[in-house]
Order: sequence, then structure tokens, then C-alpha cells
Amino acid sequence: MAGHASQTTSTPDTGSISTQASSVYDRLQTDILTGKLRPGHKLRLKDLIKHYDTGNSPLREALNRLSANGMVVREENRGFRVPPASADQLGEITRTRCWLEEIALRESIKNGDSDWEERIVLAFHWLARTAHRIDEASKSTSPEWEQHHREFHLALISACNSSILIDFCAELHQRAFRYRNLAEVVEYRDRHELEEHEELQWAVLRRDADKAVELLRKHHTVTAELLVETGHFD
Amino acid sequence: MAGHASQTTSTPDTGSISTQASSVYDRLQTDILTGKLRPGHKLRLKDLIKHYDTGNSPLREALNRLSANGMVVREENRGFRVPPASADQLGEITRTRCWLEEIALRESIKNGDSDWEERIVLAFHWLARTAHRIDEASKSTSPEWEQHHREFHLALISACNSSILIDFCAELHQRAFRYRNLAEVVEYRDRHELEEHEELQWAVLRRDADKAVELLRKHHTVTAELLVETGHFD
DNA sequence: TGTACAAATAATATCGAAAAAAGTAAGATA
DNA sequence: TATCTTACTTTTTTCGATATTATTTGTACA
Repeated sequence: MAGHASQTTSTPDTGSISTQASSVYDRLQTDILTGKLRPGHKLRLKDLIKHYDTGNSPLREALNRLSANGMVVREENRGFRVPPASADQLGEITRTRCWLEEIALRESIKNGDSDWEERIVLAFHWLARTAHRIDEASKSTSPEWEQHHREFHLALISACNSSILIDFCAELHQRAFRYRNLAEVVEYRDRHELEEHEELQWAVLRRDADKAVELLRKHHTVTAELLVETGHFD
Repeated sequence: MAGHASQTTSTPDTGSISTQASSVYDRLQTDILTGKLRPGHKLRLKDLIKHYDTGNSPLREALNRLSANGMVVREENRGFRVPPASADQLGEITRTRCWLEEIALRESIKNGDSDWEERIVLAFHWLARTAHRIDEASKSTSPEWEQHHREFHLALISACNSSILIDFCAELHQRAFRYRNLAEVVEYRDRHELEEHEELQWAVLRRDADKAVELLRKHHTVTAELLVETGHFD
């Protein structure tokens, strides 16, 4: 009698999707990161309300959260839009990412205990498993692969002793992820991503910080260059 | 009815008084950073609406923005509260700050042009000017001094070629600022902050990266240690 | 033809109240 | 006395509507 809202919570025991605002937040974020919502696109409240089937307030709260993270751009009295994209911006993201992850990785290699090593081994295991199941072409667009990829990179730096730094790196990873999707690169040429990650894993477990950092930098910069060459943003 | 000059804005050309949400955002942020709102304090919407004399929606938007930055803690269906504070957390902030500002400073010293140098000289000038006008005791609590202090530190790293990294540093500066206020340290003992900044300025302009980084690290860690010794958070 | 101004239109920001959820306290049962 | 249930209160979240602000369109005038 009380529950006329059926679509939201099918599993009511543990608050899976508790508030509407968070639900819209997640969906909006996904659509922006995957490139479904194109850079520069004007986010009209009316349209979004219809498309995400929600109310004014939750939508607005979601947009405000996203704007604080730079995931959408907010202009006072002028609404919201999807942030623009450019090769320059990708360059800045990549550069910053290399700096921050170098620190986080070196610190992790210095401080990491056996739990940390286990996390890395496991994360790589899942990455490899997923990569083998999925054909090369759709690898980059598979949400499953992307999640394992993300978790592998986070595992590497998870012993750096600064959750703040980890958060920053995660944010940069997200932004880079968006560019990967925007570029819509179909063929990954003769690049063997899994092997790159494997090499990286070994260097880290060997505690060879210099080698690991070198591999990580190359991993990021090569990806960025490939995207700039092949794809066109904005 | 068409008269655009109404009650709110006396200068209607550029939206000076932007939106109510932004106004509340600023005031809330100030009250949290200055310690007027204590760590762990429950932020009840009703009370805030009365205290800040605003409506439901703008307040809620402000809180959502703040929560995305970690400036307030959000728990689903359970409202908002001021983030807790601890010596550990301050340690993490300080550690991370040293890492990030080292990079940003080294890059700035490497790339900085004459404009960058000018920005530093000017920023220090204002810092010194303000410091001399204000008595030592109230220095740390003066909003004016704090602004110049902030701008000086940002000027140092402003040529690092990554606005993202600058934003991260600014966020860390804010968080550290909160701890300075929470500790309520009255006497700054025999510490001469202005001289520390001056030394730092010279090292940077001399392009002595190693020395500059050393001074910066010391600046941050000494401050943090002083706060942990003297003040008690939570 | 171009510019300034004013009304019309569209979009955003805000308000007040209803709905949903969480928290609290009293009463029943063992 | 301890624990569980149930009704009640507080608080958060959401909706529908209104007020405010920006943008576009149309019209008079130079």
C-alpha cells in the first residue's frame, strides 16, 4: 500500500541505491565518463529530469556534487554543462598523473607489507582473467575490464600511506578514462596492454622502484599519445 | 516591472551577488574552516536554515557541493556533519602536502618565467606588509593575513604547468588551515613566520630547488608538529 | 540597414509542503 | 530485568509550483 515506487529498490535490505540523488549522480557520472554525454553539451534540467526520470531536487543535488569534482561545469544562473575536452587537457592530466603516481608507487614499494602484495597479485589475476575472456577490440569499452583495470592501478599504490593521495590518483584515473572513451579508439594496434601490466606487476613485487616507475610512466604517456594521434575530442 | 535595478544588486552588470546557494556555500565553508563549526558536529538542516537565513534547496545544494570536496561528511538518509579531526589526519595532510608541493615547486622553478617571479615578489610584498601591520598574536586568525599567506604559497607553485596539481595543493592548504584554527594556538613562541617565508622566497628566486624544497618541507612539518603538541582536536 | 530598447520566452534558482526514512520511547511478553 | 514490538517524533529527502534571471524576438527610431 505504501510502496507505490517499485522501480527504485528491488533489494530493500541493504540500502543498495538509497537516495534518488545518489542514483542520478551515478548514472550521470557514467554517461559523462563513457562519453554518452559529449563534451560541451548543455545539460538542460528539463531534459535530464525526463531522461533520468527523477525530480528537480535530486537532480540538482547530483549536479552540484559533480560540479564540485569538476565532472560537470557550473555557471552561476546559467546552469550546467559537460566539461570541454582537449588534447592539452589530456596532456595535463597525464603529466599530473605521472607525478602523483610516481610518489604513491615509490612510497608503496617502500612501505608495502604482504597484504599489499596480495592485493596486487589478486588484482592482476582478475585483470588477466577478464582480458582473456574478452576479445581485444571491446576490451577498452567493457565496464568489467575497466573496473579491474582501475582496481589494479589502485592496488599498486594502496600502501602509500595517504588516502588523500589515493583519492587524487583515483580522480585522475577517472578523467583519463573519460578521454579513452571520447577518443573512441577502435584498434589498439600491436599494443599488448596485459603484458604491460604484467611487467609492471613484476617490477613492483620485485621492489624495483625505478623500473616500476619507468614502466608506469610509459604506460600512461603511450596511452595518451595514442589517444591524441588517433582520436579527436571536443 | 521591467525595472531591473531592484533590491538585491546595486551593481547589476556583473552578477556580483551570485546565487543564494553559493552564498551559503561560502559562509558554511568559512565557519567550518575557521572552526566555528566543530569537528563531528551534526549539521541539522532546520538549524542551518534558521542560522543562515536561507531556504531548503540552496542550503542542500551548498552541502552537497561541500560534501563532494570532503569539506562536510554526507551519510545517506542521515544528513550531514562536520568532518572529524585528528592528529593522524593532520599528519596525512602534511605528508601529502610536502609531496605534492615539492613536485609543483620543482617544476615551477624549472619552468617559471619572469611573470612568475613577479607574482612571487608581489605576493611576498603583501604578506610582509600585512604581517607588519598586524600584531603577532592575531596573525593566524586574521582573514587578511591568511589570504595573503595562501596567495604566496600558490604563487610559488603557479608555474608548475598543471592547474590540476595547483587545485590539489589549494585543497590541501585549506584542510591544513582548518587544523591551524582548530588547534587554537595562541602564542607562536619564538617562531618568525615572516622570515621563514622570506628565506623561502629567496631560495626560489635563486632557483635553488633543493634548498627551497627543504625550507618548504620544514615550514609545513614544523607547523604541523607545533599544532599537534599544543592543540587538541576532535 | 543597423542599433537600442522592450516585451515575450525559456531556463534556472528558490520556496513551502508532502513523503520517506531514521531515531526514540513506551508498553507487552517472557 | 531483558528484549522485542509498536506507535510516535524528528529529520531528511523529494515533489510541485513560484519567483528570478538570462536569452531571444520583435519593433520603433535614427
